[in-house]
Amino acid sequence: MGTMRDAKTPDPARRNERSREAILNAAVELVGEVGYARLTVEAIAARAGVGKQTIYRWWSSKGAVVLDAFIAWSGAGGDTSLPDTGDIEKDLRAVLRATVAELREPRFDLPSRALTAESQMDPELAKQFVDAVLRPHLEATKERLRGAQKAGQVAKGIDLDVAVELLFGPLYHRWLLRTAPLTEAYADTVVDYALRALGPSEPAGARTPNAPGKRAPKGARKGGAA
Amino acid sequence: MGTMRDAKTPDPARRNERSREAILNAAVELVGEVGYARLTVEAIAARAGVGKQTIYRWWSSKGAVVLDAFIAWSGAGGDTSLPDTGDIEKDLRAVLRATVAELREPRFDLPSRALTAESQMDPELAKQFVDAVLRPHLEATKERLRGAQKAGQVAKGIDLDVAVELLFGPLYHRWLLRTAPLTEAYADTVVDYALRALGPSEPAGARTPNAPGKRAPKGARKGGAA
Amino acid sequence: MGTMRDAKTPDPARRNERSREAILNAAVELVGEVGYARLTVEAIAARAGVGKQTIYRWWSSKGAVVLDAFIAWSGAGGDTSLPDTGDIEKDLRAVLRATVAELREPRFDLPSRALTAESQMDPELAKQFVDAVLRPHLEATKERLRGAQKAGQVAKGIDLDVAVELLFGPLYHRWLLRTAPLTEAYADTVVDYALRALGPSEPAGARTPNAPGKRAPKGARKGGAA
Amino acid sequence: MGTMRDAKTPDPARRNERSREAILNAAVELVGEVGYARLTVEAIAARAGVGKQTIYRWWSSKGAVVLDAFIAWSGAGGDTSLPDTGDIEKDLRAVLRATVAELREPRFDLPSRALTAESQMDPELAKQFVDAVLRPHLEATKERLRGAQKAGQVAKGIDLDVAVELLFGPLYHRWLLRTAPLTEAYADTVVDYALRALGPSEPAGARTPNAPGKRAPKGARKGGAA
DNA sequence: TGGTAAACGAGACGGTACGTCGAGTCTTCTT
DNA sequence: AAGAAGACTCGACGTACCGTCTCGTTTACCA
Repeated sequence: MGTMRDAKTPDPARRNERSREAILNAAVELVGEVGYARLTVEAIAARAGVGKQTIYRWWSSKGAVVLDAFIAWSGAGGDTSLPDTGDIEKDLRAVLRATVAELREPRFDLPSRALTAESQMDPELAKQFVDAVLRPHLEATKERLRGAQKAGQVAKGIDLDVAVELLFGPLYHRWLLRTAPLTEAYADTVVDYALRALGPSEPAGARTPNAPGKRAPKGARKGGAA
Repeated sequence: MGTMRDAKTPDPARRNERSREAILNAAVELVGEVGYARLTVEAIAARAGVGKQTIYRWWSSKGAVVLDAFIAWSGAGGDTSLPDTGDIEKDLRAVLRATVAELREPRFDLPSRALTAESQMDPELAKQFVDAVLRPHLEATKERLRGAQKAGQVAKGIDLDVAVELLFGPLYHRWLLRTAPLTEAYADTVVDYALRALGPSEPAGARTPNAPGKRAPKGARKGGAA
Repeated sequence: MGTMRDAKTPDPARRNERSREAILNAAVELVGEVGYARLTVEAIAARAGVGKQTIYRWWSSKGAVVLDAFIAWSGAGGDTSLPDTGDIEKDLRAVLRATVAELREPRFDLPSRALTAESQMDPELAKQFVDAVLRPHLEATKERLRGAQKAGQVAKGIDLDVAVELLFGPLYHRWLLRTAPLTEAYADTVVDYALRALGPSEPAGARTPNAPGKRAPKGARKGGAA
Repeated sequence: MGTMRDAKTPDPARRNERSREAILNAAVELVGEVGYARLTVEAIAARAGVGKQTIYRWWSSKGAVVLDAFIAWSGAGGDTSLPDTGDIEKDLRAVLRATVAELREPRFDLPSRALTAESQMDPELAKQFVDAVLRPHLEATKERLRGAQKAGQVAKGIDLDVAVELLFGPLYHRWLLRTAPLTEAYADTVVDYALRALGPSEPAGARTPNAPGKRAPKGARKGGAA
């Protein structure tokens, strides 16, 4: 009766913060050392100097620990909003370049791949992963695009969810499948192409592909899609 | 010296074709029944009426078996070239719609996800998976785009690798991350947006988004990005 | 330094007594059912309702389990000392007859043979087997012989270790090699012959072999060495 | 009908003698190198440059191969009869000392132990082993004892089978159980004690144990039963 | 401020699957 | 027809981790 909790649910108030941190640190370290597949709960517990039960008490699976560890380590939850310089192309380039930079960083790349992979087999983890890690970035980009739409830099009828996917989809595809290297120039090219699709109609002659101009800087043209 | 093989390598000529087929069939069935994560080599062997060693003799891992099974089952190796009706939009819609249809088919969806996931942890498997399953489709699309480029339907300077990613990247992103449902209308929208990016410049007034016309049929407009 | 144990050694205090007993019982049962050669650790674990690891944690081999099971079952560790009626021949007959009786009992015979055989291949097991099972009996017999020596029933200079072997060696030989059946009469004969070797010198005419008397009762004379 | 052999029985006439020898040699070598327990049919076949089937065609088990190999190697089948110098003690000492020497020779000790052990689990092998290897020696000894009996060196009523066991049993016991080292002095002691049991009665005073004389030489007295 | 209940470290437990080994059988090709 | 070679099915091996379950031992609240 009353506020009696389920007997099995642990009391977060009594949780040992020290253990929590040790577990998360151990998880991050071990993913880096042996990869996700060879990572074991037992090894995390041993490295953290913690009983296995303490892990199972607070997390439901190896994936959940790694997700938390990744979130804690990557400082997720901070401000994900894009800069708004008034120039949508410039701002998108900044965000796609930053994304490429992250994906090239092993500390980021490895757990991200692992979590993406694990998400294919664990819908609950997938939801948490997308909501905690990816959605904020996608939403921030969408928000910036909405601003551009109001400013007339993006056509009115555009579906902004698809617009976001037009930007991140190609990166994601190339990253996961390793079909070609991820470079900043590639990020620029994707922004360039995407904005052609999203932008409003233009005066005749203004949209000649490859015409010199800020939309198609040399770097993007040349090495863009190596 | 000469053609001497490693003493440990089994001789493919003496391979039992019956066992090979039974293993592949068992693998396909079991992935469908219990999913990839709960799939075990032991279960495959049991179902196939085969010794475990026979699996380990010819495949290096569970993933390798599933890949082979998937290739055999999906009839990969067939003709992957796109139709060429002369209308690039129509042809791309056909291929993206077909892709969406496949991804919605559990028999295709499940092993594809599993192999994509497993590829993140096994570079060798990744290579084989991409080369055997994905590359042919991407290359075929690229080839069709090259034709369109010659026909003036796609701008001259476009990087066709990026173009292909502009088409498949969004689908792939949505499929793997399950951020929104994959529909035919979505496929149409992606084709529509992508072609705006890839197409040659047009006379003023001709490129108003959402203007009625084959590029933006009602279906695509409405449900495109649910 | 000090009492620190090897990190890998399990803590006997935390051992599950129930599991230990179940394993030992299963081992005894199974040796009886399928014999030692066809006995498997897996079967013991299954029969005992126990994980294989629990067996490997506490025993080093199949042989070690069977030895423990045999010791537990045969109630080894009890009092092995011989009766001392003052008549050495009577006492030795009792013990050799009892030995023959045991060796004819399948529950005793089978594991004994198995452990003897296994001991030939595993010196550590051999040591434990001899110390735990055989030595007590040999020592007890030796002790009784020492008493007889003091009482003048056994000659002074006799090496009692050899004396013991003179008694048990023939039984053991016949038992292991199955060259002839093991009978009580045989046991009596062996005692008779051995005591002739061990006894003090006697008055002339007193030691005619086959002379009627307690040393050579009819039974022993006739079927003794069939 | 008629003389048609069972289809499965191979024709000894067509047997490849070269292979037979190679197998036997390989078996002897390998028992010496890795011991019987770790000896495998596969290894024998590989070492002999022979197909496994060729082994299974002609022998029923690993033990059977080793038995044949041992017989061939030890030159069994030769003359096993004892010398007859007229002095039974001298002759028995020679044979027991020779036995001790053999048992101390690893080439003899290892396969003998293995075959004895294996015999506990394989009655068919046991029979062959005893008949081919042991029986001849035991019979030869028995024969010599029969001679001694006729010569009055052994009492009339003695059961010669038991007599033989009185001689070899102690050696066998000590050898298999490794309760004490096997030495020549020990062999002498056993002969000494056994002959006291077997010999005819003697004039009073003649049989004082430890009395100086050929029956109890210093060596035997001292180290006999270390 | 001492009692008590929770979380904790440790690690044994019943299990499942691993990847390997060898047994004995079954081709297939060679001598 | 027997043999060399070796792939096959089968069963067990001993190991690694899983997730659960005791064990004492802190630790933090509250009586």
